[in-house]
Amino acid sequence: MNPFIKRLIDLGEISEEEQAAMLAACQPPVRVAAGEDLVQDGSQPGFSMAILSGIAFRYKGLDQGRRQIISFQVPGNGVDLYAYALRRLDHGVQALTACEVSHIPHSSLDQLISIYPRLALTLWRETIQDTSIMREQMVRIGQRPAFERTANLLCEMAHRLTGTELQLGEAFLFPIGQATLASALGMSPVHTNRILKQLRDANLAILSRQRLTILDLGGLRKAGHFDPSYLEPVRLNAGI
Amino acid sequence: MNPFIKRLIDLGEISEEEQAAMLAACQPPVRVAAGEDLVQDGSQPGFSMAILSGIAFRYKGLDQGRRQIISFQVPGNGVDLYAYALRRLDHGVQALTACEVSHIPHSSLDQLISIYPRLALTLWRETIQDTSIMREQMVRIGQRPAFERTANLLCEMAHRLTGTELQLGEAFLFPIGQATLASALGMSPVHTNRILKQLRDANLAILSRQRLTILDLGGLRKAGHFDPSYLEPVRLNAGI
DNA sequence: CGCACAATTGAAGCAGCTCAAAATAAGTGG
DNA sequence: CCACTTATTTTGAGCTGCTTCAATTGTGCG
Repeated sequence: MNPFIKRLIDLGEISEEEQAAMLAACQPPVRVAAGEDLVQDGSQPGFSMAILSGIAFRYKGLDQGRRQIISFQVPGNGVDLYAYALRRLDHGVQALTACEVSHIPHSSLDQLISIYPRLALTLWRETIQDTSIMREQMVRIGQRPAFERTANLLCEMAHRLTGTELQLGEAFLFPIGQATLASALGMSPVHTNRILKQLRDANLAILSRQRLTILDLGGLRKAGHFDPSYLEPVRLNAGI
Repeated sequence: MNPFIKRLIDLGEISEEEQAAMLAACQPPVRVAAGEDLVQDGSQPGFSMAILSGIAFRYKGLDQGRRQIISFQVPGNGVDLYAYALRRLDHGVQALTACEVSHIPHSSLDQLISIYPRLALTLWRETIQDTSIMREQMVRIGQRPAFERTANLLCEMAHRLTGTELQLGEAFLFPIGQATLASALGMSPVHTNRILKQLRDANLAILSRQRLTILDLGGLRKAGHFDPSYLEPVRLNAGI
C-alpha cells in the first residue's frame, strides 16, 4: 500500500472513501536522485509532497557552507505539508537516498479538505508529529553531549525506519555520510567520526557502508537516553 | 484590541464576523504568576491558549534538572494551538513574566472551524510561524558560536516584542534570568554571563534589571547574523 | 588500475564547561 | 527604613570536549 496513506491511517481513523480521495490527490510518483533538492530553500511551491520511498532531510543553510539539518523524513512522511500555508519556504529539502515522492497540489488539498474536513485534522496531525521530532532534535543538539546525542539520533532513526522498506533485518539502509550526519548533530565531521568509533567499540551500533546496524538496542537506548514516546502515533480519540 | 485577534488579522484576512466568533471562543483571561506552568509536560489539556499579555516559554526537561527552552511566546501568540490534535503534551509551558492567557476549548475550536474553515487556515498559519521560529532556534543552537548565538536570539526577541505592551521605547521588558536564558541558548549560565558582558562591552545590548536594551541594533544584527525574514507574517494571498 | 571522495587518525588549540568564591541585587520581617 | 536572608550575577582558575588543520588510509567506481 502507499506508505503515506498507511501513515495517515495510523494517525487517525479515515474511511476508505477518504483514503481513495487522498490517493487521488497524490500525483504520480517522481523519482529524485540522492543529493538532489526536492524543494529549494526560498522557493514558493504550489504543492506539498509525500515520501513514498527513500529518505530525505530538511535543512537550513548559513553562509560559508555550514548548515543545520532540521529533520529526516522517512517513507510515509509528508514533506512540508504546512508549506500549504506558507508563501515562501524558509528551508530546503534534499534527498539523502534516491527518493520517490508524490506531489500533492495545494489546490487539490483545498478541495479535499472542504469535502473531508477530517482529513485536514489527520494531515495536521502528521505535521504535529513532525514538530515533536523537531523538538526532540532541539533537545538533542542543545543539551546532550556528543556520545549521547549521536546514540539518541541513531535510536530515533532505527525506530522510524522500522517497518519500512529500508529495514534489512537487524540493520537499516541509512546511507548517510559522516559530514552530513555531523550537520544533523551540530558537531564537526571529525568528532562525529570519533564518536561513531566509540559506538562501534562499545558494541552498540555500526554505521558504515550505507548501513546502520544496531548491535545492542537496549544499550544504545540507555547511552542515548532515548525514550520513543514522542514518536508514538497520536490518536485523537484513543486512550484517555 | 485583543492581541491574539490582532495577530490573526496580521496573518490573514479574516472578516469581522470571524473575529467576533474567535473572540467568543476565547474564555475570560486567566492570570498566571511568573514561574508558574501554563500547562504541564505530559498533561492532556482539552484546550489551547492565547497569550494576551506577558511572555511564556515552552521547554522540554531532561533528567538531572537540565532543560531546553524550545521557544518563547509573546503577546498575541497562540500556545500549543496544535495541542488541538495532540493527545498528550510532550513539553511544558511556563510563564516567564506574569501572564494573562485565554483558554480556547478544543470543542469550541471544532465548532468554529466547521463554521469558518478559513479560520482554521489562519490558526494553522500561526502554528507554522511557530515552527519557523523553532527551526531558527535549531540553527542557532546547532551552528552558531556563543556570541553570535546570543546576539541572534536577542535580535529575535527585540523584533518579536516590538509593538507589544512590553516595548518601552528603546528597551523591552524581558525579565529573564541568566540561568533561564542559558537553557534557551543551550549553554552554561556562567558562559552566558560572560557573553552578555561582551555584548555590553561592545555597546550592542544590555540585559539586566528585567530589561533588554538594544544599544546598536545594526551592530547586534550583524553580530548575530540576524535576518528577520522568517518572522515576517506569512500571507497566503498577498504578494505574487 | 587509478582517480576521486569518504573515513580515519594525530596533534595542537580553544571555546565553553565545571567548580568555587566574591560581589550585587532582591526579598522579608521587624 | 534598616538588618538580615536568599537568590542572582559576576569573576577567577583550571580543565575537557570539541574543533581545526593536516596527513594517511580506505572505498567505490569508471
